[in-house]
Amino acid sequence: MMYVKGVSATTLDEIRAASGTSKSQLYRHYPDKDALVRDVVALQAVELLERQHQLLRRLNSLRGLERWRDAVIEHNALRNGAYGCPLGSLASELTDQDEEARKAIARYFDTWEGMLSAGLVRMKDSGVLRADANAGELATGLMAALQGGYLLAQTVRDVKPMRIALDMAIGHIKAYAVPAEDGNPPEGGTRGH
Amino acid sequence: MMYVKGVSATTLDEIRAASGTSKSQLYRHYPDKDALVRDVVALQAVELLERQHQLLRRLNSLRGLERWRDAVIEHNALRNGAYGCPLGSLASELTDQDEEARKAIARYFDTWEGMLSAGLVRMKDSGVLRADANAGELATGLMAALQGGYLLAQTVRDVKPMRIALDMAIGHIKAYAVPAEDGNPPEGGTRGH
DNA sequence: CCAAAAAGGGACCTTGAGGTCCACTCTGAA
DNA sequence: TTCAGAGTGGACCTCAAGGTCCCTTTTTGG
Repeated sequence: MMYVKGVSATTLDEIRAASGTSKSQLYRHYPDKDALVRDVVALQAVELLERQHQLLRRLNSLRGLERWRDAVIEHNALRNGAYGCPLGSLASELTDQDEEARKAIARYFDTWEGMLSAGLVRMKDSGVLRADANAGELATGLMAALQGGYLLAQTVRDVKPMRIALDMAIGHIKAYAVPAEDGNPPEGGTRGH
Repeated sequence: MMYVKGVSATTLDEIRAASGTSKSQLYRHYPDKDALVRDVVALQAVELLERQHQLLRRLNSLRGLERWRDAVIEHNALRNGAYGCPLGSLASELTDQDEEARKAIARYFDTWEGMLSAGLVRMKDSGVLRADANAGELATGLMAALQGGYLLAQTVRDVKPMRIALDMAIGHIKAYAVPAEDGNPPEGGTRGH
């Protein structure tokens, strides 16, 4: 509900009704609404990161990156882009409101970006990407394109800008691709292993 | 105040105090808070688009694009990325809250993107970019990178991700640059003028 | 089986935010 | 000079949202 309607627009009474519990239960577990919100963010983040981990765990090819893009876009297309990113929309509402929440969200973004970065590193190791490709920066660019795409898609109620943004980011990564050789790419680096 | 603290966190009493007027004045001009909010969005957007227009009006080179990037980044660096984009942060709070506001913001984004796109078209016309460059899509990519960069910078309280994102988008545009010839590039299209 | 403690329900309180209203002031035309 | 009407200030109202409290039910352990 907080993701869909916004945090401040979601009342404790609605939460109580939706969860089928009572006020005393809420306050047994959380000192106040802010604490509950932080836990909601944590839960949302864990679910998101878990899903992303499934998608990115074995990422080590450009095809895999495109499959990831398709999965993310398809997921967002279901709602015509409404609500935006499960983490990003909460981020933008909370960052200038609750410093503790901001730091937590920054960490979640960091681990998410780390998954992308790890995949890109594997692509470097297996010779798909050139050695001079900066995996960290490419991952940041990918994340920014994703988040920007989410926001634009959300306002236009159409996934198209998100697709364009992700294609741009992936195209940028492809610029670091090692040109295709005959046969298989080299099996890892032979030196410095 | 709405941009800094969020719309729902800004009360009419604070607005009244800050503007040095009274409640009756607010309600003389606006039927309710929502209407006032929409006008705030319009004002914010007009100011932003005016500034952007100054920066983008004569854009017709890659150097110009980089100057635009530097200006935007420098402006955001002043606050260490806090508050995000003047339009984007309002967008993400209002889009799933007020359909009328959402449509308005979508239009503002569209005109903004149009300014970028127009600059890219000029770059195509003057031979800086190849004819097969899709100005509209490149502009969308640029906007997404910008907005995503704003969001990431906002959560990390550091402009760095924004810089990386914009560099990525500009790098993507440079991929459509016509390789430098000796002397000046062709002066506009000779046909279809 | 019983008492103590934990879990639970929901009425109630308090605060503050949006919104209303009315008495007063200022301006301008007859 | 006066009176109509717009402009203005700010007290006040209403209601809903966060937060408290107390009584009841369930669980646990001796």
